[in-house]
Amino acid sequence: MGTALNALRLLEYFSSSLPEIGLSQLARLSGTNKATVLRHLRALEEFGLIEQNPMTKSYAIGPASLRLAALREIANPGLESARQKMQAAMLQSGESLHLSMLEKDILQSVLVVETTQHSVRVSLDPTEILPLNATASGLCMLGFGPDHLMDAFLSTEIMRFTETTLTDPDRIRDRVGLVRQFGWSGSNGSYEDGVHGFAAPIFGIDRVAIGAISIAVPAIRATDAHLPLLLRTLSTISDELTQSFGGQRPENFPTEFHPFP
Amino acid sequence: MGTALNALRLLEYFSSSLPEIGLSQLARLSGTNKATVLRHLRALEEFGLIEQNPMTKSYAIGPASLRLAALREIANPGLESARQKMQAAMLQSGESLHLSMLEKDILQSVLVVETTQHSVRVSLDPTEILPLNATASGLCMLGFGPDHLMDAFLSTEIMRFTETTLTDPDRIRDRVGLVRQFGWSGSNGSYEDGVHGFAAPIFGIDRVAIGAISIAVPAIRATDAHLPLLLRTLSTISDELTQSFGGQRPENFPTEFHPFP
DNA sequence: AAAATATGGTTCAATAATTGAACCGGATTT
DNA sequence: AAATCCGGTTCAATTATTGAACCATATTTT
Repeated sequence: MGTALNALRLLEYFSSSLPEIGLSQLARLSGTNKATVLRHLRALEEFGLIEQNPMTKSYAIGPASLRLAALREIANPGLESARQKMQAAMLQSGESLHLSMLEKDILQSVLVVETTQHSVRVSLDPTEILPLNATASGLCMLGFGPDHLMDAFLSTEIMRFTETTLTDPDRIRDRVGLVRQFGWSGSNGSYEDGVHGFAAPIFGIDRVAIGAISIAVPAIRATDAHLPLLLRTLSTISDELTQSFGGQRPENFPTEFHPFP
Repeated sequence: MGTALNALRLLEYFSSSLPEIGLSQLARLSGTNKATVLRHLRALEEFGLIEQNPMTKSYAIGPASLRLAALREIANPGLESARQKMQAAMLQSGESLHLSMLEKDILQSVLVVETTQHSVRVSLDPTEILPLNATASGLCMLGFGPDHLMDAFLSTEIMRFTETTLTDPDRIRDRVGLVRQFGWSGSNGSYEDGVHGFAAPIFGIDRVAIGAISIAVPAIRATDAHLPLLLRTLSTISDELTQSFGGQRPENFPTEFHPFP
C-alpha cells in the first residue's frame, strides 16, 4: 500500500554522511528487492529528484529538489528574509546561526548560516533532526512549543550523545522550567563535545513556539565575557524572526535575556 | 505505468503563479480522478513534499523540499559558494543576478540574487525554464553548450515572447556566432519587455558550458555608460563560477568582454 | 590465474496495490 | 430552494507492482 510513498522513502536513506548510494546498497538499506528499488529510482530520476552519476553509477539527490525548494519559498516566503536576518546576526555575534522548525513533533534543521569571522567555528549539518533533550533548540521547543510535546517526547526513547546529555525526565523538566523563566536555553556539549549552543524560541500566531534559532559556539569562545553579546543577538533575532513568520511572543516573555544564576 | 512518477508529476502543476492548488482543481489540471489525486497527495504529504493548508484545505509544496535541497547541496557543493559570489557581484554591479544550469537540454533557473540597491529592479522567477532563443543565458548555452544543443533546440517549436524575440533559425545562428566571438550574450527585451539581460557561460571540466550567469537590468539602466561595469562584473563572476564548479574555460575564450560593435 | 563474490541491470508470472465511477455531506451560487 | 461547487470516501475491476532467478561484468579472494 503506497507505492509512491515507498519510492519517496528511498530518499530518506541519503544523508550528509552518505550522499551517494549504489543500487545494491540501497536495496539492502531499504530491505527491498533490487528490481523494485531500480524501478523507483528510475521514476525519481525521471522527475529529477534523483540523479545518477554516470561514472560511478551510484545515485544522489537530483536538481528537482532545488526547484521545489524555490517553489516553496514562493508559497511560503519568509525563509529568504530569515536568511538575511541570520546573516546580520552572524556578523554581529561572530558565530554560526542555526534555524530549526517543528514538523510533526520533530525538530528539523531548516537553515544554517556559518560564521565567516573565525577559523575555529561550529559547522552544522543543515539536514539534521535535532534531539529535543540534547540541544539548546530542543530545550526551547520543550519549553515554549505545543503542550503535548513534552509528554510525546518523554514517551519515546531518550537518547544519550555525550556525558552531559540530559536523559533523566525529571532533570529535563527542571531545566525546561528554567528555560521558560529566562526565555532562552543553553547546551554545554550535551549533543556534541566542545559545542555550546544558545537558543531562543520563534513563536507562531498562537504564541506557541514553531521553531528555534540558536547560536553555536566552540567551547573556547563560550566564555562569560562573550555571553552578553550572544544573548543580546539572540533576543533580537528571535524577536525579528517571530515577527517575520507572522507570530507573536507570549505576554510574559522576557524582553531581555539574562544569564542563568 | 509508474505510479510513483504519476504522483510526482502532480508537483509540476505548482508554480510561482499557482502556488496553492485544491483537490478538484488539481484533478482537473492533471486529468486524473479525484480519488487517485487524493491518494497521491496523501503520499506526498506524508513524505512532506506536499503540505495542506488546514484553513483553505488546499495544497502547496511542503518542507521536505528544503531538506532535500540542503542534502543536494552537500552531495553537490558549490551552490552555496555560488550564492555568495553572486551576492558580491550583485553589490558590485547593483543589479539582480540569475544562475541557470542545463539539465537534459533544458535550461533551468537555479539561483536568483536580487539587487538591494535599486527600487526599480528586475524580479526573476527562480523556478522558471528559460527559452534558449529569447534569453541572454539561452543564447550563451547555444553558443558554448553541447554541440547537439542547437539542432535539438531548432527541432522543437520556437516560441515568440515579445516583438524582439529571435525566432528565425538563421538569425539565431548569426547571433550565436557573435556570442561565440565575444564570449557574452545580450537580450534586449526579447523575453520580457523592458528587461535587458547580459549573460556569460559557466564551463564544465570538458570546456563545454554547463550553465550561464546573467545580469538582468531594467531598460532604464541599460545604458552604454553602465555597460562596461556590467561586462566587467560578468567576466569576473563567470570565471569564478566556472572555477567553483570545477570547470575550465576554452583556450580561445576572451579574457575581457567588449561591447558588440 | 582461477574461483568467488561483488556490482548494476533485466525478465516474467503471480500478486497485491491502484484506479475511477458513483456517492456523500456540507458550503456557496444561482 | 434548486443547482453546483467543494473535499473526501467507498468498492469491485483491473492494472501496475513485486521479487526470485538470472545475466554480464568488475573486483576481490584464494
